[in-house]
Formats: sequence, C-alpha cells, structure tokens
Amino acid sequence: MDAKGLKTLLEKRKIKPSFHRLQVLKILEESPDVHATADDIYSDLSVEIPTLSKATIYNTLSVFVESGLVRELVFSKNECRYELDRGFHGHFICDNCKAVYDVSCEVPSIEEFGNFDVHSVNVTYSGLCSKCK
Amino acid sequence: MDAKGLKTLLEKRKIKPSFHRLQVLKILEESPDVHATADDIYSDLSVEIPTLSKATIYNTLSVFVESGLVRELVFSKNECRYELDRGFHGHFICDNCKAVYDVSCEVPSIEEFGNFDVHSVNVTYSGLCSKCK
DNA sequence: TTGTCTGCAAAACATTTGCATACTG
DNA sequence: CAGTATGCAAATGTTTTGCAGACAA
Repeated sequence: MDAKGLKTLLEKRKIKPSFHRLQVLKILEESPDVHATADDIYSDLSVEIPTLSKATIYNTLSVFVESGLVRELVFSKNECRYELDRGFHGHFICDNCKAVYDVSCEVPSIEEFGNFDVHSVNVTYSGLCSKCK
Repeated sequence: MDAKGLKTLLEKRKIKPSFHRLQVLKILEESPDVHATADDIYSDLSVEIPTLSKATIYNTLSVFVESGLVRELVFSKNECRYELDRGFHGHFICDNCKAVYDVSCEVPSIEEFGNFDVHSVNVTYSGLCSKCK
C-alpha cells in the first residue's frame, strides 16, 4: 500500500496521520506475517529515525489499538505483539522457534452465548511448525 | 479434595509434595473459578505463612506448568493467571469487571492442520458478562 | 550427606508516566 | 496561538535470578 493509502487508513479512524504514525503503520501493513513487538518496530524504525523514542511507539500502538485498527496479541508473558486488523483468523505459535502464523479456522461457538455479550474471539494454537517438527 | 488427594496429584507428575507446593495446589484446586494470579496466591498464603516469598510462588507455579498440571493463561499484558488443567474449555473475560469465566465451547478446527503439530488450542472470548452488560 | 526447596534482595524486562519541547494546522 | 505529538528519563509492575541457608530423603 502506498503512503496515501496508509494516510487514508488513519484518517478513516480519526487518527492524525503524523510521520511517526505512518511509519509504524507501514511496518504493520508491509509485514503482516511478522506480528511485530513494540521493540521490533522500534528497532526497525530507529535506524532511519535515530531520535525515535520507544514511548512514541507505545503511544502510537495504543492509539491504533483503541481505534480498532490494530489488534494486540498476548501469547505469553512479557511479550505483546501487534497486527493490523484483518477480520477473524486464528494464530499458530511454534513452541520451538516462536514464530507466529496466521491460520484460518472456524469461529468456535460458545454455549453460554446467551448470558454474555461476546465482542471478540481469539483462537491460538501451539505446537511445532512445519520447519521444527 | 483432601490433602492426600493433592499429594497424589503431585506425585503422579513426579513433583515432590512439599508443604508450599501443596498449599499453592490447594488454592488452585479449591477455587477453579478464580483463575488466580501469582500475586493472588501469594496474598492468600502469606496470611498463614508470613515468611513466604513470592519467588517461591513463581518457582512453584513454573514447576506445575512445566509438568502440565497447571495451565498458564495470559489474557493481557502484565497479567498472568493460572488454572489446574481440566481438559479443553474456553474462557470468557469481561472487558468491564475483568472477571474470567470458564466456558464450554467446541474445539475450532484448523485448516492447515497437516503442516503443524498442534499440541494445544486456546479459545478466549471477550465482551461483557451478564452482570456488566 | 546430598540434593533440592525456600527466602531474600537485586536484577531484568516490558510498559507507563510526567513533563518539557517541538511540531502542525 | 492552541492543541497535540514527541523525546527523555524516571517510575512502575511483574517476573527472574543468584546465592545462602533450611529442609528432607
């Protein structure tokens, strides 16, 4: 997606398209398979933007998450990953190499549906990926 | 479950049933609905065991998790909860009151099953519980 | 005795916060 | 100019670690 498309993506969510925000969004958009951590994004961007602060990354990501543009994925303690929202899908994490894969799976139905207002569903598989097994 | 039953539970997993381990296990076994954090368990036990160290709680829980006796649930950053393994079920977390409920749901099937060795599946719903909606 | 469990304190780590400065419309 | 975004550094909160002493087989 080009810079203009990214800008539009932010504006649709009423987020001001600052330079830093566009850069963060670009990383998430270009590498959906990475499921980057805040630190990954910081490392990537601080090469081009040496004055970049990690606080800005966290701030930016939290703006994105609150707007619904980005999903926060917490697979294990002390590790939070981010992905652009692309509709429902599950994730597979390799216990060995820790890689995260998007997988298509069905939405599991919940029995007690009537008593809860379900807003989102999260499905995570773990095990060994094709490379590690 | 009585103390003997808890002891047997540990021995089955080749875990030495020390006093502290039995106390931690007892909490997890008695209140499956709580999905306690390490800090919850520490707070509970340190009333009776004033010399208790948090490191012991973490150590104990990690022994339990590695043996497969206990499942580690990470719903959001900086919050790790624990539950005795009771076979497959999903969880529902209330966005408002943060309560965690066990829910029965079907195991979602994964399309790429052939390429991965799936060891476990995790299903988490979020939204508003019956009290908060 | 030997191994391992526990407690303590310090360290590690990701994330958050307060505040001053820089930028943008 | 007003409002907001950014950078910095310090603070926060949870979890981990190293080591010494306590305990159990």
